[in-house]
Amino acid sequence: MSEQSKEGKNILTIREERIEEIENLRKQGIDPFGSYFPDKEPIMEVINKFSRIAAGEPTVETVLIAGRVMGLRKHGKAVFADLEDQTGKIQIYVKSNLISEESFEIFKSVAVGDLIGISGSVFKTRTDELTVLAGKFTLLCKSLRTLPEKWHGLTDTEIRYRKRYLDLISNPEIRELFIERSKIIKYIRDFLDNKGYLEVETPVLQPIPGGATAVPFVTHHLSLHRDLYLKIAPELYLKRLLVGGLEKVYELNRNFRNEGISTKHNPEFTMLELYEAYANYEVMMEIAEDMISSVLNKLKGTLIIPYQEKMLDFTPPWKRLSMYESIRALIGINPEEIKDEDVGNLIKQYGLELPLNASKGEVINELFEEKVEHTLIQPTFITDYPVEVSPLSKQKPGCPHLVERFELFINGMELANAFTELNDPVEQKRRFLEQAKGKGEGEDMQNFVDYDYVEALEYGMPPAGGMGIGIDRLVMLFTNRESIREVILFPQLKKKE
RNA sequence: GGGCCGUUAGCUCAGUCGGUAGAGCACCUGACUUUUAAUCAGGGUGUCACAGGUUCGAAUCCUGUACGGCCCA
Repeated sequence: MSEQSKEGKNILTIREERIEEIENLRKQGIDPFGSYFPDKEPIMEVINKFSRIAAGEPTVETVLIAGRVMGLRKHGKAVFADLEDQTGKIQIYVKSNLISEESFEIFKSVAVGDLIGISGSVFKTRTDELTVLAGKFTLLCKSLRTLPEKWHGLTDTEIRYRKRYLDLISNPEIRELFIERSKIIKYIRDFLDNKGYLEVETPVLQPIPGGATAVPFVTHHLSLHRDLYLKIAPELYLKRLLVGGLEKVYELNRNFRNEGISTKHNPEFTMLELYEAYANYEVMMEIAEDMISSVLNKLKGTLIIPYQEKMLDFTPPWKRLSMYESIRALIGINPEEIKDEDVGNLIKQYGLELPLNASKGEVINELFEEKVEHTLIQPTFITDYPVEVSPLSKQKPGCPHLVERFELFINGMELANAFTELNDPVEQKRRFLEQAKGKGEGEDMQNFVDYDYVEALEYGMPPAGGMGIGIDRLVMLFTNRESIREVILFPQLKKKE
């Protein structure tokens, strides 16, 4: 084969060469793909245990480690390699006179990317690097493909997302990021569990997609002969549980919205929703502040973190501002003074994307979203929303056009949405019908009115506070990432080819 | 949906004026028993994203498409 190579003919690709090599190993009775390899120690533990040994003589004690070969430095009858597992990386040293000759011959075929197991003693090299001196090695998996380059790593964003496993192998900080994501979710669960909340699961397949204004994914159930919709929000089911007497519930799960994809939107995203009977939106504000700051503190040991060019300060209490105040302060318009006949002019003047017959509340909300939202960098609660844009919230006593609701904004991005839950079934039904009418599509939207939910309310739902928090966005903030795709292991991408 | 930018070897990237494709890493062969981006000698493995067009000749110029990135809606 080498003869042919020299002539530049029948040259094998790396992959073909490796397949041949694997066959050769099999012929020698060696399993190139290993098997059960119990009792391995995490490399980080080995490092911690032996980091202080003196240079020179190897330890009497031996260690057993396994992982992926990330570097190879061959020196004839000896080989240095870097072995990496999930916890860390350590150098190994294989000397031909310390293992059997045939074993060393096999080791010489090990390539970067292969998975191997090593047992041996530990020593420090001349340059003071902690090294495992191989006494025995086991082939656990031959790799057919070459890993991304060791120095520059993998930087092509598209390949990073499509082949996340390569991203995880070659970019340690990405591995760390997803470990942090997992911790964030765990800490949130711990927080709520400690407060006596019950974690529950509600249907992903729903006959009526409710609890949010969003386009649902449609799917079809064959034996039920009907279309079903993927959950856009768990809200209406969780509140049925309040009716049922479960007083503190939460769901931490995936929602699906059939809308545009952007750096802040993935079609499936992770959302926390929690509900507490006999509470209200002010209680939810306390929980948001307490939960988010304590999770951050547990994760990073600080409440002030860098985000892009800025510093974000999560030290409670966070700023609280009513929506009206924020508009007054930033645009100089007093929302109290807007009259119904001003609506058309405001829409034109500010170029709002609303029909000219929009309601006053919708205009105020749109003004806020267009002009104020992006200026809210430090954690800020915006309170008291117009009732027209809040179909599931309870009105403020004495202010029927406003509801007891807040949204939390950080870095100009909506992070949480919470309100005192509307538990008046008659008013709830009226708002559903109002909303269905507003959508214009008439019939279709009528079918999305959840009468079953209204019926549940008719049995009596305790007054309650409820809140939703976008987990992906929280992870973006905590891990200093600008795109939601960076914090989702397998983000949605278009089909290639 | 619109605008701009990108797509060349497994990875990271060069590629001049349009003249027929290159480097480093990886990989293969050989040397080498404390190296660490090991070193030394030799070897280039490619549908230049895809499809058309212009041209004697296209990675390069033009048009369209796909995918990705950024910005806007």
